[in-house]
Amino acid sequence: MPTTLHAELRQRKPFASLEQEAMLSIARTAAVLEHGAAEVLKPHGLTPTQFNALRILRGAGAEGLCRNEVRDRLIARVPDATRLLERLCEMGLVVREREGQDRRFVRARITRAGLELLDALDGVMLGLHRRQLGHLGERKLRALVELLAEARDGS
Amino acid sequence: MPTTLHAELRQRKPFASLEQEAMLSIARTAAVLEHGAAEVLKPHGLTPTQFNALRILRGAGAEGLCRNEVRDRLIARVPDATRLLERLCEMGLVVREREGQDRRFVRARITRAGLELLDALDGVMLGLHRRQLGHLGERKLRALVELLAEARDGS
DNA sequence: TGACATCGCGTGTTATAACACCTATAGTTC
DNA sequence: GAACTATAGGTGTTATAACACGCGATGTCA
Repeated sequence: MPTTLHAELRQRKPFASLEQEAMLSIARTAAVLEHGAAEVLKPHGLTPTQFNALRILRGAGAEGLCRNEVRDRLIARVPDATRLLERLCEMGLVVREREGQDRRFVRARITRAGLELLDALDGVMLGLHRRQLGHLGERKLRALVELLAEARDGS
Repeated sequence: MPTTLHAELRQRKPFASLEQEAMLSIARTAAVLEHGAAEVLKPHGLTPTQFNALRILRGAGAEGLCRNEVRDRLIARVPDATRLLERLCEMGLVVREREGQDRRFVRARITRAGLELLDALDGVMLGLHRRQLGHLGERKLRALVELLAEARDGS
Protein backbone atom coordinates (compact mmCIF):
# COMPACT_ATOMS: atom_id res chain seq x y z
CA MET A 1 0.00 0.00 0.00
CA PRO A 2 2.21 2.85 -1.24
CA THR A 3 1.25 6.22 0.18
CA THR A 4 2.02 9.82 -0.64
CA LEU A 5 4.66 9.85 2.05
CA HIS A 6 6.39 6.91 0.42
CA ALA A 7 6.77 8.88 -2.77
CA GLU A 8 7.99 12.00 -0.97
CA LEU A 9 10.71 10.16 0.86
CA ARG A 10 11.37 7.77 -2.04
CA GLN A 11 10.78 4.78 0.15
CA ARG A 12 9.95 1.37 -1.19
CA LYS A 13 9.39 -0.70 1.92
CA PRO A 14 6.02 -0.50 3.68
CA PHE A 15 5.83 1.14 7.08
CA ALA A 16 6.40 -1.06 10.09
CA SER A 17 3.11 0.01 11.62
CA LEU A 18 0.31 2.49 11.17
CA GLU A 19 1.58 4.35 14.23
CA GLN A 20 4.96 4.71 12.58
CA GLU A 21 3.40 6.05 9.41
CA ALA A 22 1.44 8.59 11.43
CA MET A 23 4.56 9.52 13.36
CA LEU A 24 6.53 10.12 10.17
CA SER A 25 3.61 11.98 8.60
CA ILE A 26 3.48 14.41 11.50
CA ALA A 27 7.24 14.93 11.51
CA ARG A 28 7.36 15.40 7.76
CA THR A 29 4.46 17.85 7.72
CA ALA A 30 5.93 19.87 10.57
CA ALA A 31 9.30 20.00 8.81
CA VAL A 32 7.77 21.21 5.56
CA LEU A 33 5.66 23.86 7.25
CA GLU A 34 8.44 25.07 9.51
CA HIS A 35 10.78 25.33 6.56
CA GLY A 36 8.28 27.65 4.93
CA ALA A 37 8.06 29.75 8.07
CA ALA A 38 11.85 29.91 8.36
CA GLU A 39 12.09 31.17 4.79
CA VAL A 40 9.60 33.94 5.48
CA LEU A 41 11.24 34.95 8.76
CA LYS A 42 14.83 34.88 7.55
CA PRO A 43 14.77 38.26 5.78
CA HIS A 44 13.60 39.74 9.08
CA GLY A 45 16.50 38.22 10.99
CA LEU A 46 14.40 35.85 13.08
CA THR A 47 14.38 32.09 13.47
CA PRO A 48 11.05 30.33 14.10
CA THR A 49 12.01 29.80 17.73
CA GLN A 50 12.89 33.46 18.22
CA PHE A 51 9.65 34.47 16.56
CA ASN A 52 7.79 32.14 18.85
CA ALA A 53 9.46 33.58 21.95
CA LEU A 54 8.73 37.10 20.81
CA ARG A 55 5.07 36.30 20.33
CA ILE A 56 4.95 34.81 23.79
CA LEU A 57 6.33 38.02 25.24
CA ARG A 58 3.84 40.09 23.29
CA GLY A 59 1.08 37.96 24.73
CA ALA A 60 2.43 38.55 28.22
CA GLY A 61 2.05 42.30 27.88
CA ALA A 62 3.82 45.00 29.85
CA GLU A 63 4.49 42.82 32.89
CA GLY A 64 6.68 40.49 30.87
CA LEU A 65 7.66 36.99 31.85
CA CYS A 66 10.59 35.37 33.61
CA ARG A 67 12.96 33.14 31.72
CA ASN A 68 11.52 29.78 32.71
CA GLU A 69 8.00 30.89 31.95
CA VAL A 70 9.04 31.77 28.41
CA ARG A 71 10.88 28.50 28.08
CA ASP A 72 7.88 26.45 29.17
CA ARG A 73 5.54 28.16 26.73
CA LEU A 74 7.70 27.55 23.70
CA ILE A 75 6.37 25.09 21.13
CA ALA A 76 9.61 23.13 21.23
CA ARG A 77 11.42 23.15 24.55
CA VAL A 78 14.92 24.61 24.47
CA PRO A 79 17.44 23.92 27.22
CA ASP A 80 19.01 27.35 26.97
CA ALA A 81 16.35 30.03 27.11
CA THR A 82 18.87 32.44 28.64
CA ARG A 83 20.80 32.92 25.45
CA LEU A 84 17.67 32.80 23.32
CA LEU A 85 16.44 35.88 25.19
CA GLU A 86 19.92 37.34 25.18
CA ARG A 87 19.96 37.37 21.38
CA LEU A 88 16.57 39.05 21.26
CA CYS A 89 18.00 41.62 23.67
CA GLU A 90 20.98 42.26 21.43
CA MET A 91 18.58 42.84 18.56
CA GLY A 92 16.77 45.40 20.68
CA LEU A 93 13.50 43.46 20.57
CA VAL A 94 13.46 42.54 24.26
CA VAL A 95 14.70 44.02 27.52
CA ARG A 96 15.51 42.16 30.71
CA GLU A 97 15.73 43.40 34.26
CA ARG A 98 15.69 42.07 37.77
CA GLU A 99 12.76 43.64 39.55
CA GLY A 100 10.30 42.75 42.26
CA GLN A 101 10.84 41.39 45.74
CA ASP A 102 12.27 38.05 44.70
CA ARG A 103 15.55 39.07 43.18
CA ARG A 104 16.03 35.70 41.51
CA PHE A 105 13.51 36.49 38.79
CA VAL A 106 14.58 38.29 35.65
CA ARG A 107 11.63 39.75 33.83
CA ALA A 108 11.82 39.86 30.06
CA ARG A 109 9.59 42.33 28.26
CA ILE A 110 9.06 43.05 24.59
CA THR A 111 10.18 46.47 23.39
CA ARG A 112 8.46 48.86 21.04
CA ALA A 113 10.78 47.69 18.27
CA GLY A 114 9.79 44.11 19.02
CA LEU A 115 6.12 44.98 18.87
CA GLU A 116 6.55 46.79 15.59
CA LEU A 117 8.40 43.86 14.09
CA LEU A 118 5.70 41.43 15.18
CA ASP A 119 2.96 43.70 13.89
CA ALA A 120 4.67 43.82 10.52
CA LEU A 121 5.03 40.03 10.55
CA ASP A 122 1.43 39.30 11.56
CA GLY A 123 0.07 39.85 8.10
CA VAL A 124 2.91 38.01 6.45
CA MET A 125 2.53 34.95 8.66
CA LEU A 126 -1.23 34.97 8.31
CA GLY A 127 -0.82 34.90 4.57
CA LEU A 128 1.75 32.13 4.80
CA HIS A 129 -0.49 29.93 6.92
CA ARG A 130 -3.33 30.55 4.53
CA ARG A 131 -1.19 29.53 1.57
CA GLN A 132 0.12 26.47 3.41
CA LEU A 133 -3.11 25.18 4.90
CA GLY A 134 -5.98 27.24 3.57
CA HIS A 135 -6.84 24.73 0.87
CA LEU A 136 -7.94 22.22 3.51
CA GLY A 137 -11.04 24.17 4.43
CA GLU A 138 -12.56 24.74 7.81
CA ARG A 139 -14.02 21.31 8.39
CA LYS A 140 -10.81 19.41 7.72
CA LEU A 141 -8.69 21.89 9.66
CA ARG A 142 -10.88 21.44 12.70
CA ALA A 143 -10.69 17.69 12.35
CA LEU A 144 -6.91 17.91 12.07
CA VAL A 145 -6.58 20.09 15.16
CA GLU A 146 -8.82 17.70 17.06
CA LEU A 147 -6.89 14.60 16.02
CA LEU A 148 -3.54 16.18 16.86
CA ALA A 149 -4.72 17.20 20.31
CA GLU A 150 -5.81 13.63 20.90
CA ALA A 151 -2.48 12.38 19.61
CA ARG A 152 -0.58 14.50 22.14
CA ASP A 153 -2.57 13.00 24.97
CA GLY A 154 -0.52 9.84 24.72
CA SER A 155 2.73 11.38 25.82
CA MET B 1 -12.92 29.31 22.42
CA PRO B 2 -10.08 27.97 24.57
CA THR B 3 -8.52 24.80 23.21
CA THR B 4 -6.23 22.11 24.54
CA LEU B 5 -3.31 23.80 22.86
CA HIS B 6 -4.05 27.03 24.66
CA ALA B 7 -3.70 25.26 27.98
CA GLU B 8 -0.49 23.49 26.97
CA LEU B 9 1.21 26.69 25.93
CA ARG B 10 -0.49 28.76 28.66
CA GLN B 11 -1.89 31.15 26.13
CA ARG B 12 -4.80 33.43 26.77
CA LYS B 13 -5.38 35.15 23.47
CA PRO B 14 -7.35 33.33 20.78
CA PHE B 15 -5.56 32.18 17.65
CA ALA B 16 -5.38 34.63 14.77
CA SER B 17 -6.86 32.08 12.41
CA LEU B 18 -7.83 28.46 12.16
CA GLU B 19 -4.87 27.90 9.86
CA GLN B 20 -2.55 29.27 12.53
CA GLU B 21 -4.04 26.98 15.14
CA ALA B 22 -3.54 24.02 12.85
CA MET B 23 0.02 25.13 12.12
CA LEU B 24 0.84 25.38 15.80
CA SER B 25 -0.89 22.09 16.53
CA ILE B 26 1.23 20.29 13.99
CA ALA B 27 4.45 21.89 15.22
CA ARG B 28 3.62 21.19 18.84
CA THR B 29 2.69 17.58 18.21
CA ALA B 30 5.82 16.97 16.18
CA ALA B 31 7.95 18.52 18.91
CA VAL B 32 6.39 16.36 21.61
CA LEU B 33 6.73 13.18 19.60
CA GLU B 34 10.27 13.91 18.47
CA HIS B 35 11.29 14.68 22.02
CA GLY B 36 10.10 11.23 23.00
CA ALA B 37 12.07 9.67 20.18
CA ALA B 38 15.18 11.62 21.11
CA GLU B 39 14.92 10.37 24.68
CA VAL B 40 14.72 6.77 23.51
CA LEU B 41 17.58 7.14 21.03
CA LYS B 42 19.94 9.05 23.29
CA PRO B 43 21.18 6.02 25.27
CA HIS B 44 22.15 4.47 21.94
CA GLY B 45 24.15 7.50 20.91
CA LEU B 46 21.90 8.53 18.03
CA THR B 47 19.95 11.68 17.29
CA PRO B 48 16.62 11.39 15.49
CA THR B 49 18.22 12.70 12.30
CA GLN B 50 21.05 10.18 12.49
CA PHE B 51 18.55 7.41 13.14
CA ASN B 52 16.56 8.55 10.16
CA ALA B 53 19.62 8.54 7.91
CA LEU B 54 20.61 5.10 9.09
CA ARG B 55 17.18 3.74 8.32
CA ILE B 56 17.37 5.23 4.85
CA LEU B 57 20.64 3.44 4.25
CA ARG B 58 19.22 0.18 5.51
CA GLY B 59 16.37 0.58 3.07
CA ALA B 60 18.84 1.14 0.26
CA GLY B 61 20.49 -2.23 0.85
CA ALA B 62 23.95 -3.34 -0.18
CA GLU B 63 24.24 -0.87 -3.07
CA GLY B 64 24.04 2.08 -0.72
CA LEU B 65 23.18 5.62 -1.68
CA CYS B 66 25.12 8.73 -2.58
CA ARG B 67 25.19 11.73 -0.27
CA ASN B 68 22.54 13.83 -1.99
CA GLU B 69 20.17 10.91 -2.28
CA VAL B 70 20.34 10.41 1.48
CA ARG B 71 19.89 14.12 2.04
CA ASP B 72 16.79 14.30 -0.14
CA ARG B 73 15.14 11.37 1.61
CA LEU B 74 15.52 12.79 5.09
CA ILE B 75 12.35 13.88 6.84
CA ALA B 76 13.83 17.29 7.58
CA ARG B 77 16.28 18.56 5.00
CA VAL B 78 19.77 19.24 6.32
CA PRO B 79 22.23 21.43 4.43
CA ASP B 80 25.25 19.41 5.51
CA ALA B 81 24.69 15.75 4.82
CA THR B 82 28.43 15.26 4.41
CA ARG B 83 29.19 15.61 8.09
CA LEU B 84 26.02 13.80 9.08
CA LEU B 85 27.33 10.75 7.24
CA GLU B 86 30.84 11.43 8.48
CA ARG B 87 29.68 11.07 12.08
CA LEU B 88 27.92 7.82 11.30
CA CYS B 89 31.18 6.67 9.74
CA GLU B 90 33.15 7.55 12.85
CA MET B 91 30.69 5.48 14.87
CA GLY B 92 31.34 2.56 12.57
CA LEU B 93 27.73 2.40 11.44
CA VAL B 94 28.36 3.48 7.85
CA VAL B 95 31.16 3.22 5.30
CA ARG B 96 31.78 5.50 2.36
CA GLU B 97 33.72 4.90 -0.80
CA ARG B 98 34.07 6.28 -4.28
CA GLU B 99 33.22 3.51 -6.70
CA GLY B 100 31.67 3.13 -10.11
CA GLN B 101 32.40 4.86 -13.38
CA ASP B 102 31.34 8.30 -12.28
CA ARG B 103 33.99 9.18 -9.76
CA ARG B 104 31.99 12.08 -8.38
CA PHE B 105 29.66 9.80 -6.47
CA VAL B 106 30.47 8.63 -2.98
CA ARG B 107 28.41 5.65 -2.04
CA ALA B 108 27.43 5.34 1.60
CA ARG B 109 26.49 1.89 2.85
CA ILE B 110 25.31 0.69 6.22
CA THR B 111 27.66 -1.67 8.04
CA ARG B 112 26.88 -4.81 9.96
CA ALA B 113 27.17 -2.84 13.19
CA GLY B 114 24.69 -0.33 11.82
CA LEU B 115 22.26 -3.07 10.89
CA GLU B 116 22.56 -4.64 14.30
CA LEU B 117 21.92 -1.33 16.01
CA LEU B 118 18.84 -0.69 13.89
CA ASP B 119 17.54 -4.19 14.46
CA ALA B 120 17.86 -3.66 18.18
CA LEU B 121 16.08 -0.32 17.91
CA ASP B 122 13.22 -1.57 15.74
CA GLY B 123 11.35 -3.10 18.62
CA VAL B 124 12.04 -0.17 20.89
CA MET B 125 10.78 2.38 18.39
CA LEU B 126 7.76 0.29 17.51
CA GLY B 127 6.85 0.20 21.18
CA LEU B 128 7.41 3.92 21.51
CA HIS B 129 5.14 4.74 18.58
CA ARG B 130 2.52 2.45 19.98
CA ARG B 131 2.68 4.18 23.35
CA GLN B 132 2.61 7.60 21.76
CA LEU B 133 -0.11 7.08 19.19
CA GLY B 134 -1.65 3.67 19.73
CA HIS B 135 -4.53 5.05 21.77
CA LEU B 136 -5.91 6.79 18.69
CA GLY B 137 -6.98 3.57 17.03
CA GLU B 138 -6.77 2.57 13.40
CA ARG B 139 -9.60 4.70 12.07
CA LYS B 140 -8.33 7.96 13.52
CA LEU B 141 -4.73 7.23 12.62
CA ARG B 142 -5.71 6.71 9.01
CA ALA B 143 -7.73 9.91 9.04
CA LEU B 144 -4.74 11.77 10.51
CA VAL B 145 -2.33 10.41 7.91
CA GLU B 146 -4.76 11.37 5.17
CA LEU B 147 -5.28 14.90 6.45
CA LEU B 148 -1.55 15.50 6.89
CA ALA B 149 -0.82 14.35 3.35
CA GLU B 150 -3.43 16.78 2.11
CA ALA B 151 -1.93 19.51 4.27
CA ARG B 152 1.49 19.03 2.68
CA ASP B 153 0.02 19.47 -0.78
CA GLY B 154 -0.19 23.19 -0.18
CA SER B 155 3.52 23.78 -0.01
C1' DT C 1 20.11 31.07 63.50
C1' DG C 2 22.72 28.00 61.11
C1' DA C 3 22.61 24.07 57.99
C1' DC C 4 20.36 22.44 54.15
C1' DA C 5 17.48 22.03 50.10
C1' DT C 6 15.23 24.40 46.36
C1' DC C 7 14.87 27.56 42.80
C1' DG C 8 15.98 30.93 39.09
C1' DC C 9 19.77 32.26 36.18
C1' DG C 10 23.88 32.41 34.18
C1' DT C 11 28.32 30.44 32.13
C1' DG C 12 31.64 27.22 29.87
C1' DT C 13 32.19 23.74 26.71
C1' DT C 14 31.21 20.63 23.10
C1' DA C 15 28.51 19.10 19.25
C1' DT C 16 25.70 20.10 15.58
C1' DA C 17 23.20 23.16 12.29
C1' DA C 18 23.44 26.60 8.85
C1' DC C 19 25.57 29.15 5.26
C1' DA C 20 28.86 30.39 1.82
C1' DC C 21 32.55 29.00 -0.78
C1' DC C 22 35.75 25.82 -3.13
C1' DT C 23 37.39 21.42 -5.75
C1' DA C 24 36.91 17.73 -8.95
C1' DT C 25 34.47 15.06 -12.33
C1' DA C 26 31.30 14.73 -16.08
C1' DG C 27 28.57 16.36 -19.70
C1' DT C 28 27.69 20.22 -23.57
C1' DT C 29 28.44 23.32 -27.06
C1' DC C 30 30.86 25.60 -30.40
C1' DG D 1 39.20 19.93 -27.94
C1' DA D 2 38.69 24.22 -25.34
C1' DA D 3 35.45 26.79 -22.87
C1' DC D 4 31.42 26.47 -20.40
C1' DT D 5 27.94 24.56 -17.39
C1' DA D 6 26.05 21.31 -14.28
C1' DT D 7 26.64 18.01 -10.80
C1' DA D 8 28.59 15.57 -6.56
C1' DG D 9 31.36 16.45 -2.64
C1' DG D 10 34.00 18.59 0.69
C1' DT D 11 35.75 22.55 3.78
C1' DG D 12 35.81 26.75 6.74
C1' DT D 13 33.37 29.64 9.59
C1' DT D 14 29.76 31.29 12.40
C1' DA D 15 25.61 30.69 15.00
C1' DT D 16 22.87 27.94 17.70
C1' DA D 17 21.57 23.70 20.36
C1' DA D 18 22.61 20.68 24.02
C1' DC D 19 24.49 19.50 28.37
C1' DA D 20 26.75 19.95 32.77
C1' DC D 21 27.99 22.83 36.31
C1' DG D 22 28.25 26.90 39.45
C1' DC D 23 26.45 31.07 41.83
C1' DG D 24 23.33 33.76 44.40
C1' DA D 25 18.61 34.25 46.40
C1' DT D 26 14.86 32.22 48.88
C1' DG D 27 12.44 28.92 51.71
C1' DT D 28 12.58 25.32 55.45
C1' DC D 29 13.53 22.98 59.51
C1' DA D 30 16.05 21.48 63.44
